[in-house]
Amino acid sequence: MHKEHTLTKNQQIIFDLIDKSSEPMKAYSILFNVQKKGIKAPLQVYRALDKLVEIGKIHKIESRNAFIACHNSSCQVAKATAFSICEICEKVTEISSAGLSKYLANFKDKDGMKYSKYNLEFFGLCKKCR
Amino acid sequence: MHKEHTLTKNQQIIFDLIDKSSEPMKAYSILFNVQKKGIKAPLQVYRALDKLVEIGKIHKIESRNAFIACHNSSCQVAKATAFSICEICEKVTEISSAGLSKYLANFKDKDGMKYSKYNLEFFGLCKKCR
DNA sequence: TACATAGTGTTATATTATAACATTTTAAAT
DNA sequence: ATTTAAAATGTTATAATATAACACTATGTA
Ligand SMILES: [Zn+2]
Ligand SMILES: [Zn+2]
Ligand SMILES: [Zn+2]
Ligand SMILES: [Zn+2]
Repeated sequence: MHKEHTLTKNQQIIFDLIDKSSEPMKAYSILFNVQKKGIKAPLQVYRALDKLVEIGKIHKIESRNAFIACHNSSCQVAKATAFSICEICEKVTEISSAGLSKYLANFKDKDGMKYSKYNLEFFGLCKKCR
Repeated sequence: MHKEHTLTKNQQIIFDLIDKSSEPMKAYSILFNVQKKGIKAPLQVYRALDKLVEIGKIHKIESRNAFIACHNSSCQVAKATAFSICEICEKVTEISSAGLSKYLANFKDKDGMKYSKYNLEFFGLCKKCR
């Protein structure tokens, strides 16, 4: 469950844009889209993105340098994320699987070490592209 | 098991450097280190990196934009990778766990879709940093 | 030899992200 | 209400990461 945060103006503008988007958005594409709302510089975008990631409202797709809104209420605030990525159309979907998150949260490496924070990206072809 | 490839001169120089390194290396750090061997431009580095990733000799740590040599002989040529990353000292270790790779290779999403290719990055504190 | 494929060298440029600093807003705490 | 600390903003400049385009060379193979 997401802790409720009151977003600031810039954060809200940028979150709304990402949330409405059907696909992950890149920082400079976000910048282009919010310039008419007065956000003019990359740093303004990156600062809002950093905060939104920190509080779990969005996630960064590391292999794509892009950002997607979280629609997974069981997401532990940006700490444990999993996505499927279509290698043809680049559609990205957040995976919400209790089994998967439980398996990964309980996974121990050779030294018996557990990791509560992880990011998993699966690659394949989506339904349409198969 | 890695298919054997004969590396070209640039590929070999860059692989040797990454392989000797105790930590993931970034592209421009690689460039700096191989300039005395005649590799002068970013593109020469990126082309070698692309190929080395493709054939599974190295992996890219996506969250760090850095490259590490593969020391996991069961790695299916760059397709299925898992790492632990220390958030303090940035030590990165490739995870070699039959159980984990089996679980992930067999994971099915809501649509019953399987993904043979994935990248997983665990974050936490290494032994030293705890 | 002819041909296709992969690799190289080079210059220029695109894309992604942060440093530094001054100022303003916000939300407590007194 | 005033003080104060933390967070956010605005701005300019720059750093770091990655690719486009083009001419050329090496390699394998039919
Ligand atoms: Zn989420
Ligand atoms: Zn697709
Ligand atoms: Zn490997
Ligand atoms: Zn460490």
